[in-house]
Amino acid sequence: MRKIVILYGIVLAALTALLKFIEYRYIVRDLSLEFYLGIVAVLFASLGIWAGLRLTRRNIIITRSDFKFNAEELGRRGITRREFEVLELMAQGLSNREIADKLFVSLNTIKSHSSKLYMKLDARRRTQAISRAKELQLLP
Amino acid sequence: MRKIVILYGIVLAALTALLKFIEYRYIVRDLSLEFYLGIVAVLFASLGIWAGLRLTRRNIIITRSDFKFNAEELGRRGITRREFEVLELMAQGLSNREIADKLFVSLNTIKSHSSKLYMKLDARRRTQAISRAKELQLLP
DNA sequence: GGATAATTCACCCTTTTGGGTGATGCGGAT
DNA sequence: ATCCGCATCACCCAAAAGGGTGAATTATCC
Repeated sequence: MRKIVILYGIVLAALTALLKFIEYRYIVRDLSLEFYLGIVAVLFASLGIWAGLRLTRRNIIITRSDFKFNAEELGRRGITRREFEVLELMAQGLSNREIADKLFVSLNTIKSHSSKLYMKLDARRRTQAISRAKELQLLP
Repeated sequence: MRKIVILYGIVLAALTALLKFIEYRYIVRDLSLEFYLGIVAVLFASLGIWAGLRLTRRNIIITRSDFKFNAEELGRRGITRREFEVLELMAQGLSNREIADKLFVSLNTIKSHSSKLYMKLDARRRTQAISRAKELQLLP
């Protein structure tokens, strides 16, 4: 986040310098205020969108009428984003191999995630982890 | 998305007008270029971040009424009483060994049941069988 | 009573999962 | 500047699950 702010500052400074340069170099003093504002607006809006996308990292919430996602439980158990992703795919009936292919990582990575998941969910098997997750309102 | 673009345009216009107004109303002509740029930058960066957040927040609402056991599907697929019993225990996260002990039969028997279950549910894994059974309203 | 379906079990072999340990690189936080 | 958490991956080994075939005992239905 700090990096993003710094980046903003640098871009702002660079842009200002660039505009000043153009202004004095070519003696084009009739560049309107709207022109500057437009450029800056577009630039920073783009940057903002980019930053927004970066900050959120896909929060796809699947809601069902009778299902209320329990985010606190997730935090309490220290289940990470990636682990939860794996959990969701496991619940859909995918094998570790399939999950690995879907997430573009190795089989070992998925095994690592699932092992940690079992510990955090007090489960010894994937089916147990899934039913546990449902009990805890982590999955519909 | 189109709405957002239009909103941007409106905000940009409003902002420009506001600045012009300030400029002429209070005759504060020494407002520097940097000042304008800074305001616009901050505003549009915020807007961009907000838009970014908007765009990513996808709420997939799957409305599903409460569980209504689908007995016909059971019959259609030719799933027997015992097989269904095994299916229920599998969904609860029990291992084949545990199911066998619970039903006082051998491990091989459970494996036999589960194999037939997978065929009847078009599944290749127990997790897949469980999620399939839920889809077919055979399990809550 | 005989056909049919369900339940039970065995054996063999392959694939998948799970457990443990350790290592690396990245990014955030103090 | 450094430490910690997260994500990544490897290797080994053991347990569990799955696939195929075959077969013996019950139920159950006409």
